[in-house]
Amino acid sequence: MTETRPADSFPAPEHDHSECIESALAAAEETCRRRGLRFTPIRRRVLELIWQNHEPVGAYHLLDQLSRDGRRAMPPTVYRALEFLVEAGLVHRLATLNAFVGCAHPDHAHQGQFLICRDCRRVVEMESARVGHSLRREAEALGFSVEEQSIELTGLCPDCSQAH
Amino acid sequence: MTETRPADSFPAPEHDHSECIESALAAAEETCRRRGLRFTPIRRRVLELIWQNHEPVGAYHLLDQLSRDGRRAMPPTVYRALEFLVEAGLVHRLATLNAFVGCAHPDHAHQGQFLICRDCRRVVEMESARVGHSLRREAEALGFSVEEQSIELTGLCPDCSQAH
DNA sequence: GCGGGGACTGTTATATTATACCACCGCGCG
DNA sequence: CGCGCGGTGGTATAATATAACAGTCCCCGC
Repeated sequence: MTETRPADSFPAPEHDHSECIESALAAAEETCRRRGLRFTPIRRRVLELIWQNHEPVGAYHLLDQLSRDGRRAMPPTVYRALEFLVEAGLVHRLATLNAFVGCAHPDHAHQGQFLICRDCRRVVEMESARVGHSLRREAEALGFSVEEQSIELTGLCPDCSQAH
Repeated sequence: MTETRPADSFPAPEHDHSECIESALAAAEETCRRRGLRFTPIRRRVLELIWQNHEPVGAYHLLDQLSRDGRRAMPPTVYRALEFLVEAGLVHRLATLNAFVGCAHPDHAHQGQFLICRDCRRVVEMESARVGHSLRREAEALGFSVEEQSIELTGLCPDCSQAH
């Protein structure tokens, strides 16, 4: 059994978030360049909006913000950008929230496990090899071949847990 | 580490499904009686419709079928019944499909792991203690306290896998 | 240059899923 | 009786997502 990768933990409340945004954009730029994908202004802007914080964002919220840019954006515009970003592994969709969150490890293919705080709504992405392997092994024992996985845990993050 | 419970596997294509329906209804009756919950005609009928097969059903599909009963059902009627059934542990909601499936083990509280065939759409509920524990342990290592979990694997069931 | 094709975006319309809110009813109980 | 509460009926609307088609831009081959 491989070891769990060093997982991110919940970011300190007052960390320098502009750095998160910048590094996410830079990583996206790099990923797209390497893979010959087009990181157009809309896609870039949507990714930037998603990274405004560590909370998941709904498509229509993004739409509002795009409109505030002056752009008269319609739903398909946002959904197309989101589809691209998800395909490219730059963003994850959280099925339990119908919302999107920036990917913490865009450098390699993966489908992580998400910890969602029901209080402050922040999300952290774990990537436990142990969990992934157990699941796959048990599914295969039933003859099932796994293609996609969606694992989302809801609860309280350390900070909110402490604040009761 | 506790052992995985004996998991259900995918039902044979031609099993006697009326038996599934009947046993699900009987178990529901019993569960509600024991816990002082009201298993009203609408709730019973919705559960029966959900058990028509082993595929997840959308709320509006249930609504159509209720209407065909002669009942002029409106969305809140169905959603209220579904809310009750989910709370009572008789039905699970699949977040990745926005759909509902009968619970295979209504006798005890649990949140399982779902295997969803993307071809025939059948669903099987695993209940792996190993996976549950690993997840919880790794989340807690990050200071996160888990309250709900949603684990859904999409892929091919044995039958569809064989049929390529 | 210029024409064809593909990827991206704009726009309209609509589908799908879910909830807010208020009225009514039946029933147990003080 | 009158009250409250859980369940249901019904209207309206919110929130999420996609279909379908037209226009634009740019690369690329000729």
